[in-house]
Amino acid sequence: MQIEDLSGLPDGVTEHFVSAGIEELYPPQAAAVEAGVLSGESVVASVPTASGKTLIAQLGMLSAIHETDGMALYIVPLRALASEKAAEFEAFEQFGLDVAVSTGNYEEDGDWLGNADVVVATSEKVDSLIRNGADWIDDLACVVADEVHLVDDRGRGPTLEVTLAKLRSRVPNLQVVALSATIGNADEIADWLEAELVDSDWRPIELRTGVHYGDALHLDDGSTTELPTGSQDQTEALVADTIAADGSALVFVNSRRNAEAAARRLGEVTESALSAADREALQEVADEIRAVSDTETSEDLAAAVEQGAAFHHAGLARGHRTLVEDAFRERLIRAVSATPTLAAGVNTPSRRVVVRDWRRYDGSTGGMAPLSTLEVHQMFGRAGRPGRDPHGEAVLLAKSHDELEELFDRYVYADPEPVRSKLAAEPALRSHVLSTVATGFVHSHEGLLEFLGETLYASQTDDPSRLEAVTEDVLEYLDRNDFLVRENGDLRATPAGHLVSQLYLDPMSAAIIIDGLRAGEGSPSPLGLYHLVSRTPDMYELYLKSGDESTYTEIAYERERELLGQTPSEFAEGEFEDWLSALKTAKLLEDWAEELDEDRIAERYGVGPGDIRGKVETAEWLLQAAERLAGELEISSASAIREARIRVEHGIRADLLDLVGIRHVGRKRARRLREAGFETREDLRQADPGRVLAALSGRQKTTEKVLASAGHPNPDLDGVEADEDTPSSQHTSTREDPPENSQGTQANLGEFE
DNA sequence: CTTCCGTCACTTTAGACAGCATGTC
DNA sequence: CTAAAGTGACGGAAG
Repeated sequence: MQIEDLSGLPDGVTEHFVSAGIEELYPPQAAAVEAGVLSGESVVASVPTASGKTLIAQLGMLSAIHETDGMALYIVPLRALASEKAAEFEAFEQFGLDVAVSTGNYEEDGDWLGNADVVVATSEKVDSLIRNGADWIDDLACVVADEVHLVDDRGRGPTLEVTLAKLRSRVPNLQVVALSATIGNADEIADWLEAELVDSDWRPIELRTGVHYGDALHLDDGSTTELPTGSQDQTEALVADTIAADGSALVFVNSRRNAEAAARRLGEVTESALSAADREALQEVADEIRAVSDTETSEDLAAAVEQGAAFHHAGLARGHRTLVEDAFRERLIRAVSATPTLAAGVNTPSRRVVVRDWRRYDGSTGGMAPLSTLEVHQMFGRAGRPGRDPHGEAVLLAKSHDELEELFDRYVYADPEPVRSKLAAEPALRSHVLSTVATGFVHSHEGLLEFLGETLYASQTDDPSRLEAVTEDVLEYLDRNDFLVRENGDLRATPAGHLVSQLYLDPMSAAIIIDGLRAGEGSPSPLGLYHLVSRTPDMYELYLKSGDESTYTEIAYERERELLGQTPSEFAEGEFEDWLSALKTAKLLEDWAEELDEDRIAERYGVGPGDIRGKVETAEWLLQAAERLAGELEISSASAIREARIRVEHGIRADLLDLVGIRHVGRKRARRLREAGFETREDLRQADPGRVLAALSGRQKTTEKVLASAGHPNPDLDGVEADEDTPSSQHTSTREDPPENSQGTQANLGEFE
């Protein structure tokens, strides 16, 4: 099918695709057109990665906008993918269509979403927008759900599922385009969404899969290629072989530590293939990596990159990840060892994919559990970039003949497991039942069950009583915590319930926060508040290492008065352990708010820079929510919460609170200004510009901006010289260990390891 | 005396969404 | 109920 033959698209679109080199539709795309994507028909496309799914979505969105003058919504599973997709849709702007991105940490500049034609957002953000009454939802003509197989995910799947159900029930005749990896039961998804199914395993570039064992590579087509390991291990041999053929390699491993260790060894393999120009470019990337953070992780990564290799995992800061992804896509970095972050994230095709570890530690089963077939296939899907590689190759590693056979059976020849809804899990339902009632989507028990009947879960189960029973438990929980009132089958959210729904909190988190705030009413300490939000299910737990238990038990007793609520008994195994784990997180946050260096924190808690940023971000969000809850429930801790929040947000001690409120002043500049004797915004307003200039190490532009933001009557620096008596920056910078705490709470931080 | 290598016991274990209001060095 | 790679301490052999 030729792209020029398509109709129902805005003027110029087909020409645009043709000039972008797309003339003929790929078979799955043609099948989607035949199924009716261009005429408003809902479609589920279950096709391999990189086989043109995005175009199917684009055709659906563009034709829907053209025909109905409505809007399109593209739901992505990760924030990082939101910007990637938006960039792909940027070309639509020449057809007069506005594309906007909306995620938790990023909002398109000023233009309110309702004015856009295409909105790209995460499923949580869409859910949140619905909860907060975004009325443009009613103007939707088409919604795209990318990676819809993620409804199977225990944590986040139900959000996607409920969001799709709500959108469909709210907007009549909404066209749904659901994109999925190849899965066993795409037909069930299609039935649920009342959509046509396009199921295909066609790929634009051939994918060969297989297993390496001994000195040979066995492929799925039955062929066997000699690939001796010699003095190298299997991974190194496979990577060296790819690099010799001018390709790139992506190695999936099962832990961060393994990823880092593997990168160190891969560096020895990649280094020999580098040209002088490569070296120079890599050196630049390495410098940028070092500039992102000065932790050990950052240094190790930079060192690997200098040799043409890298590792990739969630302990990396965002900047690290982007740098690695970009350089790998450009094939400047030739080999990357990664945890599954890279399998699900942004597009990073590689000629060869090596799945080194196919088992992963799983606490719930008490040992190593095999990866799911779907997961391994997602990794496989990263192999081969059309136009660059002759074909993609995905390889598992076997250490014995038995393992060779098992891997073929389990992953090479096997179909992925069917996708199953996880909606009946109580934590997911807690949140969604409350929001469904709070937004007025349903008003009664009966209406709620009817709505839940519209979900994938309902369409997959033979036993509706299970969902009803869990719903009952959840309603009881919400009622008991005063988020919701039940009266003769009618359901109504309380003001607190409305707020919890709007703040996007797990109701259990809200309940914990409310209890804690009530127990510590007045002026709770920052540590107390950090501990409180860290106890919440919305905060990911830090792992307790050997020795941590005694360390934090001691701290728990030393600072018991600060912790909000009753410390659980030491004999209540799990509960006490959770308490300690939350305390560990709280201490990390406190250290950050005491201006401890990032690398000291990383070392002390055994985490990477990405983990620190993540914890801080979550704490910031939860404290903001806590402040709103305190206001709603008239608990008098709002100002203490606010202070604790601003301190983690900026990573500052209490004496910088005022300074950091000035635009262009963050943790570092505030500290410099403070060292130079400025304590408040008012001090700066009346300051001698020369002294401010000296404090900011002579940076003219910065100083002018800072003075202007502070409201200085004459921020112009013409003819002003830096004052020589004012301490300059080298005296300041962040400290190794903080001096005594200004609030008098004890802080002998250097003493535990 | 230092360096290198092998052994062995011990330790540790993936990921990442949301609010709100604008901007670090 | 289940594993396995990496790490670091230790000791013996080589330099």
